[in-house]
Amino acid sequence: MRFSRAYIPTTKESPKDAQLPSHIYLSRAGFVAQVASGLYNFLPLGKRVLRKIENIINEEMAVCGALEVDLSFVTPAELWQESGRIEKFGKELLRFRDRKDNLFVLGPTHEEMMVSIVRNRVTSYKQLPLNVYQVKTKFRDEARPRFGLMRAREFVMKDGYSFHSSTEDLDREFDAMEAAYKRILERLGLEFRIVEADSGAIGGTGSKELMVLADSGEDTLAVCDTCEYGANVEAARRAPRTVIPEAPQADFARFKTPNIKSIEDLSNFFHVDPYYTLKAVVMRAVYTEGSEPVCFFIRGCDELQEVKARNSVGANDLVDISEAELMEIGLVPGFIGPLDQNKIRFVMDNDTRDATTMICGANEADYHFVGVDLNVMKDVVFADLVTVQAGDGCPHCGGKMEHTKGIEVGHIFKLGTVYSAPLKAEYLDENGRSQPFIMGTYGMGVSRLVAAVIEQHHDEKGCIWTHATAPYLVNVMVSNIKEETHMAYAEELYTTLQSRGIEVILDDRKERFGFKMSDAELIGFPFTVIVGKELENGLVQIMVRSSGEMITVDAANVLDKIEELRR
RNA sequence: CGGGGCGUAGCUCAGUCUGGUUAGAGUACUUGGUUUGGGACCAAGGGGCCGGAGGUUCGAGUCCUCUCGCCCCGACCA
Repeated sequence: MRFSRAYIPTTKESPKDAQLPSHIYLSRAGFVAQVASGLYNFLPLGKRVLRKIENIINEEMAVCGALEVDLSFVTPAELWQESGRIEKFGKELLRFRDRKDNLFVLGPTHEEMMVSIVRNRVTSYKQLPLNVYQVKTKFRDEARPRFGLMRAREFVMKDGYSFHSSTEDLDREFDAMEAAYKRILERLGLEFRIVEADSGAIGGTGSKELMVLADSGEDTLAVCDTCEYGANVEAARRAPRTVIPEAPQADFARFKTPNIKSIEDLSNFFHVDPYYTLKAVVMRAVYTEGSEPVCFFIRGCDELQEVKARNSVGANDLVDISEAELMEIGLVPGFIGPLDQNKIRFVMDNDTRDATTMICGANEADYHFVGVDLNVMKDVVFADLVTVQAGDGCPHCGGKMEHTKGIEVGHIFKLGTVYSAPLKAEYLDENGRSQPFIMGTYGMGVSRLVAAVIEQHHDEKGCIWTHATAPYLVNVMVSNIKEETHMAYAEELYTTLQSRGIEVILDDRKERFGFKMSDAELIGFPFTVIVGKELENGLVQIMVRSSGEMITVDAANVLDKIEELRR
């Protein structure tokens, strides 16, 4: 491609709406342009990157024997009513009616459609397993789209679905998909972690997220500094404590603690490590029908993890509760404890099991109990409720956990029969009995990956594309196109590179050196060959975008050098 | 959906508080000239329903009401 004939509208200034590096540079460098909130046009460069990622996905899916399909973007609402997700998705499902007044939705994901193309067609265990996928536009009418391509309403996603006749076979496929996804991200040149995730309301037995590591990531991850273990902080586990603070000496007693409400005050008041205090967090648990206040007890040194807390009571949501509501129930904020009270449903964190010499609220203003042995309580519900913190022990290897930020670019799930059962997607097993498909689902955010590459690879000058994602690997830049020998050399190099199958753009624009260099850096081609005044000495330079290095090479050896650098 | 902010040239913004000829700058664009290794310089141009509707006023980019759009924080995000 000749730059003079390309459409690459770069700008010196960033759009005022852009905040994230990926949004700023992808806009400034002319890869994408915003249309409306959460809607983007992909310009020629952006489209090239998108297709490159798509191609790599297709290649790796082919290796796994997954079959590509293309399902209708507009889907009949009946399918969604059948699965019950039309209510669940709520306003995120964009609905509309056709001329005959039939209700349709724009597909936000395609479980229903995919099940519908398989059911009644795949009818025997002999036809299983089956793995079908598509790379397709999705639409979710997000309440608040943001961060450019990272959370757009319309986006491109690879969504795959596998169908099995046994959980063992699902496990095999799940592992194969995990390996394939890993290869895809490696080929894209991204630094990532595969982490355990919360399965959420959708259930299922296994769920892993693929996280591209970047400071701007929306998800917080707890990862081990030694082994491979990592998890979304919503689902992260930790090893039992090995370092236990010295226990306070106290017999059981009711102790006056005037206006001592916070864990910090309590810890200071008694000169006791917060480990030996009991923190009470009361929230209103909202269920499909009705709601109730629930109290979660955790050690004072820990933090409540809301997703875990929500799962522990099977609630759809947890919302804050006011002090007034607490008083109504008969609880005194700041002095809530688990002993001698049946005013509220409560759940205790696993780490409080068998806890002794604890300090907890006495359910009376200005009083706490000290020297509490929690074993005195009967029929207590325990669950994992706490947030894994930096420095906690890894549950697998004893390494230290640390926090990092990640961009979720993939999510793989063992669905089981969550969809196949209600949608009556069944096959006949060896015994001639009807069974629902055992399913897995594998998603990957293709347009989000475009942004993720830049979030992880940019500097103050612009984009730094990895070799596999670059719109063109090499930019041949002619410093001054009026120099005929320079142009002639560049033209020849351009042709040669093309014939070698290297994607190349020739910057033949009638612009000055500095202008073109800035563009090259902003757009982020991995290599820019600078054809300029050094050519008189038989030399050209190669600017390596990732390092900023300027390599002077013999004009006759550019090809070899490029081949060497790209490896 | 709650809270906050912003809509003026393709883009980034001034002007709005305190109403008053023909609405500005930078950049981008067109033409000519000079330049040519880090976003050049000179000159001449084109480009605006001041987001939209209604109102107040002799007069509205500016004040009032309504509305639409976009961004940020939060809620939300199978």
